[in-house]
Amino acid sequence: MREERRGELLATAAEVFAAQGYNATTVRQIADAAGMLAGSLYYHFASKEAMVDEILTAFLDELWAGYDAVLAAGLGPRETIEALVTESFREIDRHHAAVAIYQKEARHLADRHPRFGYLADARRRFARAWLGTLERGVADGVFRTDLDIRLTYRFVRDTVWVAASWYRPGARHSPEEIARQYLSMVLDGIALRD
Amino acid sequence: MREERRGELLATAAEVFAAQGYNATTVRQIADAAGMLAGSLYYHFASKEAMVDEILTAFLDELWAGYDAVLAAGLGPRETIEALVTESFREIDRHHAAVAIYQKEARHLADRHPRFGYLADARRRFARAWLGTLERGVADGVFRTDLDIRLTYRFVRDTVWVAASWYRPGARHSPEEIARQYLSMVLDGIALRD
Amino acid sequence: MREERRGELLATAAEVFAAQGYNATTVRQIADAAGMLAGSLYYHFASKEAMVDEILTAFLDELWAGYDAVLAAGLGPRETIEALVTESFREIDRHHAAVAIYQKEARHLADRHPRFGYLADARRRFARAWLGTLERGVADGVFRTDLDIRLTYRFVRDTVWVAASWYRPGARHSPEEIARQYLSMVLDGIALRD
Amino acid sequence: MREERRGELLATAAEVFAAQGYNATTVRQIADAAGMLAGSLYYHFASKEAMVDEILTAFLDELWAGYDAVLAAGLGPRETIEALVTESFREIDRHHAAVAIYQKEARHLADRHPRFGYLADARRRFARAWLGTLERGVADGVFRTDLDIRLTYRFVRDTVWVAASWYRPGARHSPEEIARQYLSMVLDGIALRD
DNA sequence: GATGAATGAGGATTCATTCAT
DNA sequence: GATGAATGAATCCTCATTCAT
Repeated sequence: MREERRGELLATAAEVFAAQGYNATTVRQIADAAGMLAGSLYYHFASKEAMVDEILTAFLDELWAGYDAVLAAGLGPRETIEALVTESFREIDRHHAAVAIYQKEARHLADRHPRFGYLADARRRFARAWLGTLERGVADGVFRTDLDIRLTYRFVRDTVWVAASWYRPGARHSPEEIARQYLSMVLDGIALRD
Repeated sequence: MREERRGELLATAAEVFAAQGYNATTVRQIADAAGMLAGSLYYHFASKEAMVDEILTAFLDELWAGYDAVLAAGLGPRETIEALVTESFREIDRHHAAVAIYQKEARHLADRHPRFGYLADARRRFARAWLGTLERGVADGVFRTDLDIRLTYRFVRDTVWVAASWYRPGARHSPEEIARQYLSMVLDGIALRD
Repeated sequence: MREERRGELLATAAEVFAAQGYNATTVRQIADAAGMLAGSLYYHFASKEAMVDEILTAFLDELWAGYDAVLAAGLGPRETIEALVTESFREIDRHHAAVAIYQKEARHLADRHPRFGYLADARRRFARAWLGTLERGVADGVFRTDLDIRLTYRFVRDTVWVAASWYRPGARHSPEEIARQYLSMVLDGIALRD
Repeated sequence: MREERRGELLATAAEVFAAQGYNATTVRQIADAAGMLAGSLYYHFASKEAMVDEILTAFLDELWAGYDAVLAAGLGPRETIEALVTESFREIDRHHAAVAIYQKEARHLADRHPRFGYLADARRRFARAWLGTLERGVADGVFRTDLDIRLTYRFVRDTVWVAASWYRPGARHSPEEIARQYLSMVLDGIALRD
């Protein structure tokens, strides 16, 4: 069916984009990886840009579905952070190529074409979700009060998402296990308590 | 003097590379930013590749000078980590463009041309410095023993370097202050102790 | 019936060719206008070229049938010109798309492929019909003698055919009425004064 | 000098566009005719579109300079028509390629890109200049009253401009001589008989 | 008769690089 | 040291055409 083929092609394209970077990837490389000629891709997609667009949109849609479920669950701040981190690692597991692309190219794409305006929106929505939870946690006395909250936000956010650059699905640890260890480090630190 | 001009041009180039990505930056954009024509750059540099090369080499040379001094100082594991992190934020402050380029392009460049083999070396040398210290700390009972050490390494490493993507010199916090807060989070976590 | 479908498709194609130009028209645009997919057209026609070919051939065949009848009628030069002009406007009315295509593309197509040699033939045959009649009129003292006859020929010819570029069937004036007015302008100019 | 080279290249491009049509002309053909490689043209011009744009703009600017001088001269309707026609043939003589391009491509270009909006403007301005003069002539009793004035307008306009499709500079007749004969044909047709 | 998917030959455009002046 | 002009390879994309189903 049409949709299946598109999906396969997008998965292939995402892999190549993630490995080489969007700009450095040629349409021909994608086509080679898909076993067709470069021109043939244009039967399925309007442009190279349309391909990343679809890849990123699909990923963000799924991500927000997960995040929204967490945020709507009425958990405490610490539990919310735990759930968001776990959900994030699950997304990295399922969409690792899309996540890597998002990490490397989002800024560049966003200020290159209005079509990618939703990437800037996503950035803002992220900030609201994480920052809001952190602030709530500080107010509730669950998180430390002596830290710059924006620094903390960036620390937590980047720490999680950067993992997409080295994580490969099927690796030693499951996403849940990685999430558990990351959370342990972020929440309690790596220094041994006395 | 000849050397000064080169230095200015490299600083300009680094800024543009960092802002737009190496591939997406055209030689003409660099020339524009430097107030000359594209062809004129070739009086100073052999190629676009030679420019990134010099930028990254200069940065890494300085970085290793700092790291080596720390590693040779005979500090304990925790103090070594603290010193490496502080040194890293100082480099981000002084060479933020070069650091950003290194973060975004190192893998890609290393794959692409043997000339950039030293980037892969640097990666390995990093791993040795950080991982070694962490292992020493675990052995000494300074760091937790219940964590996957490679995960911890990546966590600490990424946590620091990713900052280059948003850090701008002259910002609210000094590099030392940022280092202090990061270390506090990494070592002790963000959760409030009871 | 097979022939009817072909005819409809050709009419559609002619409309699109006339509106956008032969080169600028894609097979897909024709197919869209006909409510089918691009590939499906190839069941009916061998190629895009074959389509224009058939469109132009059909038009020219009909045109020559009309012209030949006029030329065989043994009219005087003035009456022959009147009849040719009237016949021409009738063709513009019935085949306005084909006429527009002929006007815009004939030279280009004739240069490009021997298959369109008949377009150059048509040009020569036109010249013979009109020029011959004009020369006869000059000799008979019906038309002015002080004009360059080739210039006159082009004037009359262009004057008529260029109308295809703006004429739309079903407009205010019937083709006969337009012919009458055009003839009035043209003839009272080139006709010898008393 | 820079401007001279551009001018030469534009003249070359205009010739090729006129001969083959804008769409059917490849950038390589222009480059071949100019004795350079296709890519080299882009040092001088931003795009193929920019080339036609400049060609048409230069032509129209000159044309309107001539027309405006005529229209401002305060001549009677008949003399105005004579002057406009003569001016037009002079433009055809000097810019025959640009005129041919304008004739064949104006409509197509105008509704393809807003950049060519000035072509539609030109069309309207033409209509005002010619139609206005004709109406004045009808009112003054200089031109016939029994003709559809819009038909007359198209007749005069097309009759003149279509000449660009066959006129080659340096031909048997000077532009002034052609204008004289055309006017003789046209005027003695539409002028009121005594 | 028609569809969906692909082919493959261009075509416009970009850009690092060269080099005479 | 810098400029202007050009090169040529690579890139994205278009489109007529084919063909199995």
